[in-house]
Amino acid sequence: MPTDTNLASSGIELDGFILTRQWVESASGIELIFWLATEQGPLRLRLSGQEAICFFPESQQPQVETILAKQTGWRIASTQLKNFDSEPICALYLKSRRKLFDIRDKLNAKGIRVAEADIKPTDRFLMERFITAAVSIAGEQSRKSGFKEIVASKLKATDFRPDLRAVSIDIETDYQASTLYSIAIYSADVAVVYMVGRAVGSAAVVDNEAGLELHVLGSEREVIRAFAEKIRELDPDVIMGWNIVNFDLRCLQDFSDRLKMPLELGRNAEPIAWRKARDSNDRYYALLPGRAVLDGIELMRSATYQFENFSLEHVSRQLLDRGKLVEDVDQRGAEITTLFNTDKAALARYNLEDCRLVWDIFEKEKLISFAIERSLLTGLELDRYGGSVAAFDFLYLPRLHRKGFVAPFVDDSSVSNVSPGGYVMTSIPGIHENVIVLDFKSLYPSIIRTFHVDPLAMAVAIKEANPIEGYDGGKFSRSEFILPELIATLWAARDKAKVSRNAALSQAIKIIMNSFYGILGTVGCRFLDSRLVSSITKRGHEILIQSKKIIEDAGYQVIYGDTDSVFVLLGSVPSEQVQMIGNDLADKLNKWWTVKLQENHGIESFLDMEFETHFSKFLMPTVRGSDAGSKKRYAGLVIDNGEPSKSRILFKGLESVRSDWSPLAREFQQGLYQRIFHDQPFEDYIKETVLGLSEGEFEDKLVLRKRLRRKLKEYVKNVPPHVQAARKAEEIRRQRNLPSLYQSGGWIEYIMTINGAEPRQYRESAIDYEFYIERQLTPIADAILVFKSSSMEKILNNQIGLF
DNA sequence: TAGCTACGGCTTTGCCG
DNA sequence: GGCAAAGCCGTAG
Repeated sequence: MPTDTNLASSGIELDGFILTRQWVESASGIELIFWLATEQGPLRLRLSGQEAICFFPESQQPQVETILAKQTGWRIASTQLKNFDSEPICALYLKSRRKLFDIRDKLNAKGIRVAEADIKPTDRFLMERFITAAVSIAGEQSRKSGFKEIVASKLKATDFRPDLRAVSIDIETDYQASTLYSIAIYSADVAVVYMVGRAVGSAAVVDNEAGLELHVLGSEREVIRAFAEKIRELDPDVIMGWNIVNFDLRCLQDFSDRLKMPLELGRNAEPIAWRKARDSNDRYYALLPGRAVLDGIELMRSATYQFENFSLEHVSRQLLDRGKLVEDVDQRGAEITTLFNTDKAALARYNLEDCRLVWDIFEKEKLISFAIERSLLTGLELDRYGGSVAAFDFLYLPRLHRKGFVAPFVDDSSVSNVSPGGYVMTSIPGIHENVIVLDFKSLYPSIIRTFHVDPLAMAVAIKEANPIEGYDGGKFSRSEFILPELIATLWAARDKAKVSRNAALSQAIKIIMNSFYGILGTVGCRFLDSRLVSSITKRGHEILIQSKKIIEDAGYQVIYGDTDSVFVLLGSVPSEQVQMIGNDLADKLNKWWTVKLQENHGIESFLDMEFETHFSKFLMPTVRGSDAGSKKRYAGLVIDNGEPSKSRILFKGLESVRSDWSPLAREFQQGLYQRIFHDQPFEDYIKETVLGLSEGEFEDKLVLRKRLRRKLKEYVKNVPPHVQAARKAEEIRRQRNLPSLYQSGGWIEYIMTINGAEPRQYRESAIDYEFYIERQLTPIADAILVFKSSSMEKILNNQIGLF
């Protein structure tokens, strides 16, 4: 049984792995409760009497003492550290984390230059400090847990990976979520469904075919109790689901509250701690002490998966090639109610299958491994999806401290000069033959590494004679830096992960490396400085523009480029030569930069250009209604490994890849490009599509889908079509006494009718075919037909002539 | 429970006595 | 009715 652990005797080190973390503040100080997964099993650490911390210049100690005299519960210790101006620094300890911010502001207002005051210690970083401190407290029975432990301790690299026990859960409710039907639990060796119904005693019905155990119990209360008992029995480290926090767990909490019964799903039978999301009134975070709650949607989003939508039906179709066990996914609310009333066994199978889909998605994509690797890299909890800034602090601050410095505090009042983003070239429109794409691999991380773009390097460079020049006045030390080293380490680790086929680790590293640039440009980051950001992005501009020039000097035309890529037009060369030319160009550029950076800056180049893609045919459209080439929109026929038979068309930015265009328009674009790229006739295809459309052949392909990014009532300045449709839908639902669906964001599906946009489910008017021809098909056709000396108008006029 | 900017396209809205 | 600006969304990188 897991129990509170006496740190001094446990000998625990950081091989523990954070599952959950809780802050509790009391008069005696801050209490931190960690649940760890360790080699010995789950472990609860209760660290009491902890202190919050901030720093100020040693020279101002008397003033600080005067200012704080009326406060209680503070203490000052000397440190070996200095701030970025190289002043010696004192540490100020406080018993309240909340008060920390008040005191910071107070000191700041009196001209005390506070540093790192708003430290939001990231968890592993914090654990490292507090565990060390707590051990020493326990050992010495003293409060002298000063700052030196941080300096003395080390970040431990660890190979320990906990073998986490996971279950997948899912609930079924009636349409308005006011009655519970059933709860399913699934894992490698468990498949149980608890369902409300006329009790058939305590015995389970075993459905061998579906491989599940169904318990029909007399009331919601009994179902919830049985479920909670099962969770305690299985004692999982991870509970996974699909929108599990804001649907399943919240429903269960609501049901339990209404039934006036506890919902104790945490370890040690602890209840769920709920916290409101900052940005929205009806989104919550759930903390189950001792168990990580992993939501498949959030986890996949954070791992940069992209789907048109994140419904379980859609994602499982994409990844597993199977979907939910109901006939019509759109009408599943009604169908589930029918099943509940007439066929409990079928509902149980459906309920369990949802769990199984989630489980299988996690398995196939190795999502738990990803979460573990990310958590070890970022120091954040397993079920924390964002938190890039916190992750950056975790990686950066201990290294900074070890070099003898403390960081500034987050100062969002200072307005930073804006820095530009990536450089996007003007393009040369047309249908081109043999275009190759050369890409700088991880351009921004490689710039940081090459040019020492780093807060510390910038701070110490001021006193150096020959720093590396950046942009907007940024100069960087050649000898003292953190971020470039960190990237080198991560880069090597990623290469190793790739070799050992650890995709989860490789992906986690890639995400964190790529986040560094963005973090340095946000007010939430204590190191925000336009000199840092500009030294990355403006260097990127220089590199891209210069690379274009080199390629042109080698006799090739560059027709486009975006941030880290150049598109080179080869024209009619024999296809067997393309590979060679591409590799040679990439090689040439890498060598050029190696020499140039050594000459101009005396630095080693870590830029790495790669020949990535060969398009045998390539379309660069014009901006609509203009002759200028477009940006961020193109399509090309990809040649995989010099093998044209496996060709496929890649669309970027065009209507085909935009979820807010009708399926008809998107398929039409693909069909048309396919024909044109393969030099096949296309006029009949266009005519047939238009004809079929006006004859009502494609009714199911005319749905437009768009997100309501704000609350419905917040659309004041403008009422675009999708909002009109949503308002109509709400009105109809209100009349029919149905709960509202679109008040606080979400997706709306609508169809353009002769009376404007109408919601798909409640369409009353006739479809406006003219809209679909003129606003959906025509723009798509004309964008490519212009290069074939044709147009939609010409083709359709011919058709009219034919009739 | 704080990563970034650049860009295109469609629609509505405001202005024009 | 015609035009330009602003609002909004989704996307590339």
